Amino acid sequence: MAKQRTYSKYAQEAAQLLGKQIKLARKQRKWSEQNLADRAGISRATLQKIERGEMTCAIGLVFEAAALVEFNLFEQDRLPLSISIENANNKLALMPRRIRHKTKAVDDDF
Amino acid sequence: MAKQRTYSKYAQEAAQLLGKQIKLARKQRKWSEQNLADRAGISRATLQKIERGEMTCAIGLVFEAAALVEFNLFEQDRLPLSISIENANNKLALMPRRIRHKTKAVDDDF
DNA sequence: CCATAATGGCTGTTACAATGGTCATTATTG
DNA sequence: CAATAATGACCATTGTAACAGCCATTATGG
Repeated sequence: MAKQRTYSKYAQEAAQLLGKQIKLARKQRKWSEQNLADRAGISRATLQKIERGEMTCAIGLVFEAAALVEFNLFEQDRLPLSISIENANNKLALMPRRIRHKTKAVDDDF
Repeated sequence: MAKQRTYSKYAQEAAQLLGKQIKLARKQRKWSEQNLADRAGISRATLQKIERGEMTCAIGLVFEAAALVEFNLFEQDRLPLSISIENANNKLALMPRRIRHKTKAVDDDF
């Protein structure tokens, strides 16, 4: 039987939305499921799960499908992703290397 | 030995970037890896893979971690995701239900 | 209208992701 | 500075994702 994991509404909706966007973009390109699956090097069954927004799909397969239909992940920053990665690296470098707990088990600091 | 799958540069960078963003947001909240892993209900090893941007992680686990640190996936549209899902549904409803191939094996129509 | 291709769903098999555990290293804080 | 917790990395085990393959249904192009 399934492991029965729970997800937040937000995470579920995000996966659903991404799947629908991929499906939409695929249809706009007039590609069949099999066609996109072949291009992505995955089975049609897996693509169907991706487009259905199932939480269990590997992120690499989902992002690959998205890339093939040229759906823009991270559209907000118009920069190439490599630049954004650099920025994230720089910010990370400025942060303490380790997070030390403040005695309390869970501290919601906001 | 590994299945040796190849990914597009874009898909890889997207996963990397998302992982780094999660790591960054986690540190900003001063949560340790174990802390966030516990909240997400996953093992620390898996969280490390997520933050490293490994392509094999389940998208549900990645999005869950992102949701917990309140990283905005799909930030571009400021609407609630449910609205965006509705929009995608509406667009999909306007499209032909099936894509019929145009005799050619691969047609790049643009 | 009809032939055919696209979609949706199911099943058993197999490769591997997620886990829990361990260990060495090293940053942090008191 | 010393004590300790966080990180990074590995390993064996186990649950399950991805696959191939199949079938039923149905939309679509001719």
